[in-house]
Amino acid sequence: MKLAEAKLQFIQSWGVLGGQWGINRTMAQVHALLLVAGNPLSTDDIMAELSISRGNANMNIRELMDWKLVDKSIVSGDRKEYFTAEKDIWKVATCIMYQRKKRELDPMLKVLGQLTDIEGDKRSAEMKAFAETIANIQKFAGQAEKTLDTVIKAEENWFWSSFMKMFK
Amino acid sequence: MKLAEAKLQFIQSWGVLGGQWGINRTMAQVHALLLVAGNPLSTDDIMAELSISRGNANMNIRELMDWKLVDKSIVSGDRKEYFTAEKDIWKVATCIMYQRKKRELDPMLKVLGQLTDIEGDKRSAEMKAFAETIANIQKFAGQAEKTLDTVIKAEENWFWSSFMKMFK
DNA sequence: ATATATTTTCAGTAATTATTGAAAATTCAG
DNA sequence: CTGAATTTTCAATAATTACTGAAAATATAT
Repeated sequence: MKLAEAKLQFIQSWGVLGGQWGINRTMAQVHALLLVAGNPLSTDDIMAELSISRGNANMNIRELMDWKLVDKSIVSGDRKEYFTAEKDIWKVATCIMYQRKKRELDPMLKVLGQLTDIEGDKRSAEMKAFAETIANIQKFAGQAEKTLDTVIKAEENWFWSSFMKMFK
Repeated sequence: MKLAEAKLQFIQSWGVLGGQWGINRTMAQVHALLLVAGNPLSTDDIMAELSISRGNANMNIRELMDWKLVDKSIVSGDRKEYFTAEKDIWKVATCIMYQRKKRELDPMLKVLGQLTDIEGDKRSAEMKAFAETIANIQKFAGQAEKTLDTVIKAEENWFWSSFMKMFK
């Protein structure tokens, strides 16, 4: 297989996967393109490779930068902006998990926190089902959060750091 | 706060969260509704609570059953079908992770497996960037899969089982 | 068997989300 | 400063995804 063909297939699959996980397909494709690029790419490169408009390219690059998955990269002697992606997939994964937690899970948990004090007979089946489900989710989320923090901080911690090296 | 109001807010938030993670918002709402219901609900109950059509309700209930998140439940003396949701959030989470892996990650990894043999100079920057990224993702996915299997099988294993009880 | 209740399907439509492209804003070299 | 290069914005439009409602299929009681 030719490299160009392989890249295309990778970009395509990464795009599909992104779509399934609630990420704009094009954003995932831009990310994929930068992941497999040997050198920084400009907006024009990205437009050309993915056949997308300037506006679309720009928006998705900005968003990838918000997610800390893509960085600007200066190419001397050129006024254009160039971009690179973080290529350590472990870092990519922890970054995405951390951000999705912050952006999406935390707001949900905040709402749950407001649903704990309900009027009425605490012993009715309806009441119990509700209270138990909410408490359950909160407990689960708390543990998941601890685990995520441990994983994210693993590299700053001598014990986990060495343990994680086996894992990575 | 009244129970009905709290339920509504929960259903709403769960729906938003689902949407952000690539799950049909209505499907997430049906799931939420069943999660906090004190008793099994019929299609008509779900239609009424969420103000959705019969077709929509039916489709989403079927899909939730495909995901093993919802089960039929027989109410004696009634011809209608009734539905309940798995309420142990730990089980819900492992179920979703397992199924998303199977449905979405595995196909991606299958594609990656086909992209390892590329024509051309193995030492070019482009080539190296590509090969390394692919290998990286595969390695990461392999470890993630092992971890997921461990977690899923935890309850069938005496050691993990007792360990997990602290966690749940 | 027939009537009736219930579930499923799916073509048409509505709602949402993504994309374009060109104008406006910004940046930067001379 | 000036003007060309570049980036950003956003209204219009396209593409995708979700929903409805009624007809068809299925199941159940008598």
